[in-house]
Amino acid sequence: MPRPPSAMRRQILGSALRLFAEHGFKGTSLHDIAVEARCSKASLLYHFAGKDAILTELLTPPAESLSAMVGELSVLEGGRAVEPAVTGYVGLAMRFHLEVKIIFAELPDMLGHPVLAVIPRAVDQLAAALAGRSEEPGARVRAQMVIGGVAVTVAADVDVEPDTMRAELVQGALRTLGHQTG
Amino acid sequence: MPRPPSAMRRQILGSALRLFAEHGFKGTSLHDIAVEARCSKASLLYHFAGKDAILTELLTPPAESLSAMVGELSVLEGGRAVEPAVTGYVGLAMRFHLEVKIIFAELPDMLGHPVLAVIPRAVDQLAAALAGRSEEPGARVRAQMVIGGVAVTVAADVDVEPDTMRAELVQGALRTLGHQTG
DNA sequence: ACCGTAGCTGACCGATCGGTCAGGTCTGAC
DNA sequence: GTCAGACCTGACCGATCGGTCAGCTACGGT
Repeated sequence: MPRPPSAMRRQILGSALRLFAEHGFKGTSLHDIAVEARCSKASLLYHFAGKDAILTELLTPPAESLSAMVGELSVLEGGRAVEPAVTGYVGLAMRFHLEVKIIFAELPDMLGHPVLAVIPRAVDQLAAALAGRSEEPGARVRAQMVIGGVAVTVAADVDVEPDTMRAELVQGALRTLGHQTG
Repeated sequence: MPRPPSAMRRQILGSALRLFAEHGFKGTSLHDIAVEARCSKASLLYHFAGKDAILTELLTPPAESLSAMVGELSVLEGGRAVEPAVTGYVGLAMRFHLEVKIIFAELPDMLGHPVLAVIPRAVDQLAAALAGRSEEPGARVRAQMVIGGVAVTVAADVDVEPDTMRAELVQGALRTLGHQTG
């Protein structure tokens, strides 16, 4: 649906991503974005149907990547899905760390947006994979701990080398789950 | 500083806590709180100096509890602080789970409030205790994972018995940290 | 009976929000 | 030269925000 990208359009998206991640969606006004992107507020609304449309376009790539990943996970049987789920989720979270920050800060009531509505369902499926498809309460709690722990750690500005961060996140998550590395 | 409590005052605080946790601070208007508390918007501002004052009064108890806890932790030497830090943090997070939700969703830029400004510093000290006072990057990442994982799990509405939840959070956190239970 | 005051309210205010609109500017095709 | 359309803007709009204010009611002390 998006038009062929222009320079201004890309600049608006970049400014909005930074501001949404720093101050939240509701905490960022169209005026703020316009100032950061060095254009007028009216120009924003020439390129995008509205504030929601900007958010939707920003969160569509991570949402689709997440959905695709849980799709691949779904063909794996119980325990075999745990390690790919961990490495896949850590990778996505690091790649889209600013988007993760937006999602975890503002998701509570911004369902209703069609694109964002799929995120909670995908996260549920991810949690199921992390729990090794177990319904046991402890497994579900541990899976939730991994999802939250990775997201918060990636969103925080911890001053650590990306490679170190990724390795520690994966190992920490596997230990949290009590998963024996084969 | 607060006046002697009245029934209306307590009802306003309860309504605000629920609404802030569900829709966020910026996502909740004084009108919303007034409707939920069955009073007028002007009555809110008779009991409280402003919207910020309501938030401050809600978050003061958890902030003070957290500061007190990290104070007690500070007298313990390195490794001995880890287990008390975990059990203490899990206990606080479960007791103030709605406040935790508010803090993690809206803290980014609401520093400036004097009461809230102490929270990030206390969290940093908590992270240091969880990391066993180690400066090693991996230890810091793991500590951050525990802080985020516990907070997000407690804030999510996972349908699990509180006792199970607490035990799993403590065990999961200790496993994440790679801490050998003695 | 009188009064002070705590509790509460409807009406109103300026600021800011997201969004609209008519019109200006620039550029490439013909 | 001129026309079409993409790009951009200042001015403006209604709605909603947090907050103010004058005044009403109810009640305990004297």
